[in-house]
Amino acid sequence: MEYDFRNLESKWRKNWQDRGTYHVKEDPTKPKYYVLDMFPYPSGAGLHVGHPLGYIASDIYARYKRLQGFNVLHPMGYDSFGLPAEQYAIQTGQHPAVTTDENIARYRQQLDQIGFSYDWSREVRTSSPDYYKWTQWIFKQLFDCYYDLKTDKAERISTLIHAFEMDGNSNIQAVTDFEGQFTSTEWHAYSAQQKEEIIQAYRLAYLAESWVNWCPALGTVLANDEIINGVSERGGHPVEQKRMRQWSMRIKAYAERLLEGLDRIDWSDSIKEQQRNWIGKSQGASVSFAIENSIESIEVFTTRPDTIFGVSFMVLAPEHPLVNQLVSAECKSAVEQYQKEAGLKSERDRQADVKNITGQAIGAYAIHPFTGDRIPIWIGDYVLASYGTGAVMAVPCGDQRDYDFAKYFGLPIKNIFANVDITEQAYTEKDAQIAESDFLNGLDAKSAMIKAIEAIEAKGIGKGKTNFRLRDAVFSRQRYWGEPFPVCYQNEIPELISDDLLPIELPEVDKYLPTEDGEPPLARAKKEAWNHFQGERMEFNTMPGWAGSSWYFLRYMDPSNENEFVGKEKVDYWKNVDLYIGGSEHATGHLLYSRFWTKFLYDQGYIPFDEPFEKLINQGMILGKSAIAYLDSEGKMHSYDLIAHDTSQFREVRILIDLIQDDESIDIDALRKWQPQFEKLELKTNDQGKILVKREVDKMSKRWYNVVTPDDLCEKYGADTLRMYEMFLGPLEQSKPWDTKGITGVHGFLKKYWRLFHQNGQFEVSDGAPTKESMKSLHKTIKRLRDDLDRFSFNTGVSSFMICVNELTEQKCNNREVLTQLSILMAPYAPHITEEIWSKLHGDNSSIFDQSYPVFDEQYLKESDFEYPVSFNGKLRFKVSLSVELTPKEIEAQVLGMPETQKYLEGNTPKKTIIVPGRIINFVI
RNA sequence: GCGGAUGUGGUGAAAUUGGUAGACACGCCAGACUUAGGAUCUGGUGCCGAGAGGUGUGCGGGUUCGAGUCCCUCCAUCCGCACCA
Repeated sequence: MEYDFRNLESKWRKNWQDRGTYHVKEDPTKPKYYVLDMFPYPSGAGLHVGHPLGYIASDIYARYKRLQGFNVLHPMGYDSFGLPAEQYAIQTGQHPAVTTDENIARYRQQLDQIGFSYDWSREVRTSSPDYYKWTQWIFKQLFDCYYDLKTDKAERISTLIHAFEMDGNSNIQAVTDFEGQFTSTEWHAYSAQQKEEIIQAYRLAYLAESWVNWCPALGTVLANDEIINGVSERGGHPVEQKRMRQWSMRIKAYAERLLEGLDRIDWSDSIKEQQRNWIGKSQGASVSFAIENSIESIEVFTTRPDTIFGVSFMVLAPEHPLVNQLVSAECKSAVEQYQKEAGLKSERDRQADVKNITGQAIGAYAIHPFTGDRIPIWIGDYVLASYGTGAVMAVPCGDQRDYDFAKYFGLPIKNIFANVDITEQAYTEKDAQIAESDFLNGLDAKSAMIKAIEAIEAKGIGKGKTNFRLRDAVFSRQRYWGEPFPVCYQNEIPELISDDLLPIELPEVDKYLPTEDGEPPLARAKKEAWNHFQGERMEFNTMPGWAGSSWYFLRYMDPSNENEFVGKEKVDYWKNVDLYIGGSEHATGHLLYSRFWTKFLYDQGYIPFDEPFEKLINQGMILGKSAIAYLDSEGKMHSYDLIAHDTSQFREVRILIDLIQDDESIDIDALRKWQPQFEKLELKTNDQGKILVKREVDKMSKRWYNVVTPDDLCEKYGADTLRMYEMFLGPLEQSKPWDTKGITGVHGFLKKYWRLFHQNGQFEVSDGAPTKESMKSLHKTIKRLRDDLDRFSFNTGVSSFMICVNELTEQKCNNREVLTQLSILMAPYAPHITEEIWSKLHGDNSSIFDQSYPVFDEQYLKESDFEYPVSFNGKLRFKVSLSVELTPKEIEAQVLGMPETQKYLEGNTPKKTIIVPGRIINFVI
């Protein structure tokens, strides 16, 4: 009986489905464990071998936890709103929902063949109205809340309005963009529009005119995390700054808590650091500088208030609102010229142009608050309008950029550090004594900072302040395939649509393009195409991709609840995700937004935890190995080894990697059939008559022809082999190129494992007592595997199995007891083959997944006997894989008694004995 | 520039608190069986050396009886952020 993985795997997959093996229910008698994968966007290209990597790891862990007696929630779904389906719709007219359904069907089929233990009855799709109903509902809650700094959490807008009605805004401490003051009387006198305008400045989901990243090619705005190096993440199109009225999320309100929460969760340092950088907290002070001959003042933010006596000029961003007011007549044209040039530069050019120092004096002067000195005011594009106050107090001796600026324009550089040389560059360390600074003289940076802030506050010109780099996230997109907002407009005031009318479904449109007037595609929908049309008009924007993915992990707990986004008893039972696996590319997007929403829902009492993902593992990317062939100007293909030293005269073409043999040469016949352009291809072959190619590691992608799909591998080797091989490749978190060659090793291992149970083609196991040797192999494996899984080292786990099976094969062990235990150990890794073997061992009525995970017995791990002297070199060193129960004294006595030892000691008495229990013993003579 | 990570055979990689470096697997070499094999099995395989032996975890130092592991300097590669005041 051969290892017939094809029949066996499909048989068990069907069995699991029929029996509902992976359905889970809340069960208060068992501890819960929640294992989650980042759900995929179902793209048209289907899965390649990289996608399931994390899914396999999480599946193994979920099964392991289940065997350990946990009630494991392990669901899967689809992040099914997104650009590609919409782009396809624009080209073909096919409704994105149709494309999406087709893609999901394909994904499901591909996922199913790998044998995951997902509870598919809990599937969610962000594009399904049953689901986005609750995305809309959460949006409504955000719209209806503000962040109160006294209670340090989100509170209802009604509370705020009540306070306004009683006392105006004088007693309010909240996160807001509103800067004025009003009394209760004034509040009552405001028009509805004016009131709403003020409230918008407090709402957590708000509408505001702001600078946004506009991507003309995609026809939509983008959030900061959707832009990489100044171009759009999707498609790589240029992005420009544009002032638009858009929905935003006041994520800034949660900056401090998002930072603090990182200390409580088990994520990699690199992701935590990325989030910390993104939030970008810096502490310092804001200081107002009075302006000569003007009632205006300039507020700056500085992290170095201790260097305030080193200020020798100020720099404003070219867009700073005061520039045009303050500019002197003689500087006006130069300033305008400079502003124009700065405005022309895209964000990207400005970043690329870091080395060029540019700037322009505006002919106005500020007054130093302590010395009364006149400080020239400049504009320069190294100061960003969007950070801090858009203005800096320049301290050239303590900041390199200020220093370079001062040198370039010949501005004064005042040294306020004792015994520090600043003739070449600024001194940016904080360990020098402050000098030339009046009341700060002689202090170190830290105490100077405190004293400076005290002085600034005493003078009433500023205060200690914390600044964040994190900016509010733009929440609207001018696209069709996203969640519609549950918002309509009446007199241009946004109004929420009531809960009982949700979901607001996506209306049908004739085209998926913006209208001729530049309105988003939803503006094309006729009034009757909306399932609920309210007010004068509906909101035409849709929500961004991250809306649905910010809370999906909650919906799995209660996926078909029609009355709540998640039932209270369900979320109280399952709580947050214990293990979350997914790529690190979401570090500052999804992973930050879901933390934000979770904290908000926690504040409002809907869920009992404020961090969504307890432990996070970022699986590495699986890369493809492209095959590159070289064509000369006549279109003749040359073998790579003939031209390797100079490829400049050749054109590179990427060849489908399925046509590559032995990792390096092209199957010529197959190549001719592959594409018409190669049908009559002329060749310059090497000595062996081959055409070699260059291999290069790229992202796995259809356009590089380097995709390896799980389908072919499952067909050829089976799902269990694929699962174990993907784990065997190396540490989960590392990126690595895919190489199919090694898969035969894992496949051979499974065959070997199968053979343990079969003699002469018949299933045959022995029932006697196992040998001590076999028990030792088994228990060593149990121990190793527990350790491997507890530290998420899936690759060493596979090796442990290989070692065990090699040993048992050598021992000719086919003992039922040993093999039963081994099978349970292997079940999470290779569920199909182990289930088949289980049914042979114990009948069809019991499932291997209902067993409990083996526990190792210390007695089998003990070794005995001293082995041999290792070296002699002034000291004598022994390996003594020794009994655990011996005391160090006993070990010493035994070793000293050995004739070998005496020979080396030559009658000396050791001066010192060093014993490493269970390992090595050294004598120093 | 700042921050994070990683450097171990021909390759992917092990080495759990410092304790026989290279487990396990691929590849390669030799052999067995076979009409054949991209099947199976056996043995070998870090490097130098015929051998004994020497040497070896990016470089150079240090701590230690003992360092891939800990500390310092440097180098290389990858990732993230980047004029953030």
